[in-house]
Amino acid sequence: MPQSSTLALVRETELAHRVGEPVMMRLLNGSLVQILPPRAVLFEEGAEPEFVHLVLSGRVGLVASGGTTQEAVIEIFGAGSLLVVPAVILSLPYLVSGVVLAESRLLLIRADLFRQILNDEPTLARAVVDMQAQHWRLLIEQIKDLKLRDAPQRLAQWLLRELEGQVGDLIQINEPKRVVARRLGMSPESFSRAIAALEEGGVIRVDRRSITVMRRSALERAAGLLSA
Amino acid sequence: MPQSSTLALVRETELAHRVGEPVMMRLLNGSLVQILPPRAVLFEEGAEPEFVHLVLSGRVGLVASGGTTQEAVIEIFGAGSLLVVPAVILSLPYLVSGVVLAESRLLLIRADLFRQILNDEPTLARAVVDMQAQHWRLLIEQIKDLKLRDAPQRLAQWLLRELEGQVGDLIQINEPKRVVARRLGMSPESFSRAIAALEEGGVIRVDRRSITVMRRSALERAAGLLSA
DNA sequence: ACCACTACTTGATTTCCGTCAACCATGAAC
DNA sequence: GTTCATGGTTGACGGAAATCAAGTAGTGGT
Repeated sequence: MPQSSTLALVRETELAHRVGEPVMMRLLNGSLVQILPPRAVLFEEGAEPEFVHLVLSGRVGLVASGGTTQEAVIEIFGAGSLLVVPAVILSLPYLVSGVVLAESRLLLIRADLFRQILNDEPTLARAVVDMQAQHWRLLIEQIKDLKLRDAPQRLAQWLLRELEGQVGDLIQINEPKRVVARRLGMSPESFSRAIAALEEGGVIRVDRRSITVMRRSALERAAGLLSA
Repeated sequence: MPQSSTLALVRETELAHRVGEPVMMRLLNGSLVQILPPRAVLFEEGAEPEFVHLVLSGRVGLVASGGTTQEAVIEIFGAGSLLVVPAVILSLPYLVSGVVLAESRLLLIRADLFRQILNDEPTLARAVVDMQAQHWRLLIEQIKDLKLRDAPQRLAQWLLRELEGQVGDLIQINEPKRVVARRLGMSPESFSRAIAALEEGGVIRVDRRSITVMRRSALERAAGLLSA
């Protein structure tokens, strides 16, 4: 059974809220907690799934290593995210690797335990449906970006999405820029140039790892949202 | 209540097998059946979701229309597929449009009805989890393709996947090639050239809408799977 | 038969972006 | 301080693929 500090984090997750205390206790029972530094590998592409991973704090990247090219960053998930559920419930090899980006606390739920509770606790199934639905939409948006927007547009789009659910106009870049670049499907150099172009146009103002959006409408135009 | 010919199709679906007769009856009750020709639009990007769509026969494409560029084909789904569940359960606008590619028979399940049954029939939630998990993996594979393989590699990869769960070495192209091209994230011209290159190399043999894979290992090499 | 229409192919050109390389900035180790 | 490492930017170049533009099949209509 985890420490109380971990329990507090667990209770804050969307999953815990949705399934309720008793089911969450079943999930915790027999699970393990890990605290891992950046670059730690949680699971590896092609391996048989052993755990469902619940991110309690920090950030984890889903990464795919392509033959010739560099690594691709599929998506970045923060606290509350439930990872690799599909691989676990279908008992199929992971399609991606999980890499810690910022020091993270993780709850590892054994695959067979997860499958079992999924089958006999309807609230878990119901919660998973909703959480997977949100992830599905993330991926659809990303495919749309990749298929019909060029690199500068993808950057603008990303900035706008980062602003959503934000208070001001300030965006903090949490990961190394090269990681964000790969998440957006471009090289670090292209990312750098696209940022520079927006700054040049007075659309954003950059300072270290933080970006201030000066003219949101211009950003929307750059994202290809406004036809003009 | 649908006709018996439709009922037969319904009973063959993965969904029906998973949820069982009683729940399927609840889903059918108040739902409607449509038979639509190619180019019919089932639902439109940006609209509020009204139905979950179960494909009984035919094929439906998820399509996104980008500002300047052409349309992007996100994915193509055939009989048995359950579409736009995420939009319905989250009550958020569709991210893509649904377009009939080959004459299709569809079961349209009212959104509120679906949400209600999802909440009080655990077997539906459980079935949806599995079906969404399969779709999730499709999208992940596609993002990997887009981010770390070039156009010819994506074609080779796609041919290999079409072969999976197939008997021989023959692949039928069901949609117009331009649709397949957009699904693979390339222009029809690039698709045509990539096909020609494979035929040139003796890897495949093309006749109208059918492709015979002559040397599967060469195809795997072209897909970038074998390092050599 | 002819025409019109669409799907596809092939070729020429241009654009984008990834790679290579050099350079700059920051920070840690000593 | 000097050095080294890491991450980021900037410039030059090349290659992949989109676009533009003709041309070729098929297909259906009359």
